[in-house]
Amino acid sequence: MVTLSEENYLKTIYHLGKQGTIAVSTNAIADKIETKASSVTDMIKKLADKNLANYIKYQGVSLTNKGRLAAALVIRKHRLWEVFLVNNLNFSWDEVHEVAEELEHIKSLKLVDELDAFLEFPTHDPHGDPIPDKDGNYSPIKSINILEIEEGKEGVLSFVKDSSDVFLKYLNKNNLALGDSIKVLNVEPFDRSLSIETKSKKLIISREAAENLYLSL
Amino acid sequence: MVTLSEENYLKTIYHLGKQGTIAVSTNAIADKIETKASSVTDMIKKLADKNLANYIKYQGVSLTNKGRLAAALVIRKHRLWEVFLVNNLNFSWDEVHEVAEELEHIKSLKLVDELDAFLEFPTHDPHGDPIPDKDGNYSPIKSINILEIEEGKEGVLSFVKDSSDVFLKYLNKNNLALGDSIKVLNVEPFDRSLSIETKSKKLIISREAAENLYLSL
DNA sequence: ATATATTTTTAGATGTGTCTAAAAATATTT
DNA sequence: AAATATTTTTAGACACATCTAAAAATATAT
Repeated sequence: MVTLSEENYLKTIYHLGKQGTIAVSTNAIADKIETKASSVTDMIKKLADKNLANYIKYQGVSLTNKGRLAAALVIRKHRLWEVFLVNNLNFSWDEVHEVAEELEHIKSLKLVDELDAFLEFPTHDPHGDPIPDKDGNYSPIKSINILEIEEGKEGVLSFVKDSSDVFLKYLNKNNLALGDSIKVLNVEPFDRSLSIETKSKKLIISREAAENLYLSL
Repeated sequence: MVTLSEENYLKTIYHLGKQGTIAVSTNAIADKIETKASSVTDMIKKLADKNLANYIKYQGVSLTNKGRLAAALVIRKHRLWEVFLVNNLNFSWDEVHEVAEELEHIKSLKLVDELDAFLEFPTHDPHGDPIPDKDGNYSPIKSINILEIEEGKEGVLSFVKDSSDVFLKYLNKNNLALGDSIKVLNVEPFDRSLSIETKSKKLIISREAAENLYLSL
């Protein structure tokens, strides 16, 4: 059994380990979790005992396959709950983190998978971060809001924040679909409306619409 | 701050205290929580220190107003989550308890109230137990499935398990609505179909329909 | 009402996760 | 390469929630 605290360490090591293949340092974990280095050492030993982490004294930690899968599951749950909170419970994207930090520790596997289905298998959370599947795999691409993309650059539409009927119909009407390549031509400073170009045509979209469109570069 | 363990004790004392006004005994709590009497004594003292319970040595415990409200909130969360699991995530009524035991401890008040709204303010959980409101109040009546009611008795329709469109339309078509007085005339042993009588007329409903109808007596 | 049984509390111990302070190992500077 | 600084680990302590075993209080039986 993996405890709540262990799950938080796994998640943190997973995130810190993403950039670079080097083992994660004790202090880096302590900073992220806001605890003391000595506490980290204690916990790392427990994770190693449970075959969730590889640990060599004074050399830092990395996750085993088992640890990586456990971490990915926590992240999967966190991001799925974030989608639920924003899409169904009127939370704004900046309110969800704290609540998701609690919800991510609920154990039931059936719950995760049914939630995934209920949300219609989202690929990204409301911050544009990708959601791991059951096996811990996901497209390593963080999608970013189209308003934050430089003029002249293009990306692939990979996620829409608002999945309401009206918005999906709007996309349809304008011939925009997930997977489409979109080039950002110009942002109008006055109202932040956006002119964009797809394979088939150019069009102008409002700031409201743009806020819901996420591209991966 | 109320800890997870404290919340479980509050909930248990609340439930045990419902029947009768006498204080709840240490052993009764120990049995329910499946722990030892000595552990209960320890915890009761903590609850009393936090003004959540009234405690006199060797005389048992009762909840303060503060404790009662805290307990009702936990029960409110538990039952709302049960409704969500059954109505939206394809859980059956006998699978939900364990998961709800975890979900009931998630702290965010916004979460509870938004969930309540999302579920359209249900009054009863999938087992027919009433759901407390924000202030801890609820109709003290447990509603029971119409199939479990004795022939000849009547009750008031207070809860429908299936709130899908088709079922609600079915109710409409048959002139059945929440609040209606319904008398159970007869259960057909062959297919467990039910003949019932309302103010306006008699009708026969199938077992499938009956399974979704809960009356309070 | 005294003896016996039951319930409840106290005292002291254990495991988890954290902490401080000091020691050990590693990294950096000169 | 020796001295200094930084990082990491160890040792010992603490809070929380639990436990066992024994003592104290209450309840029941004769």
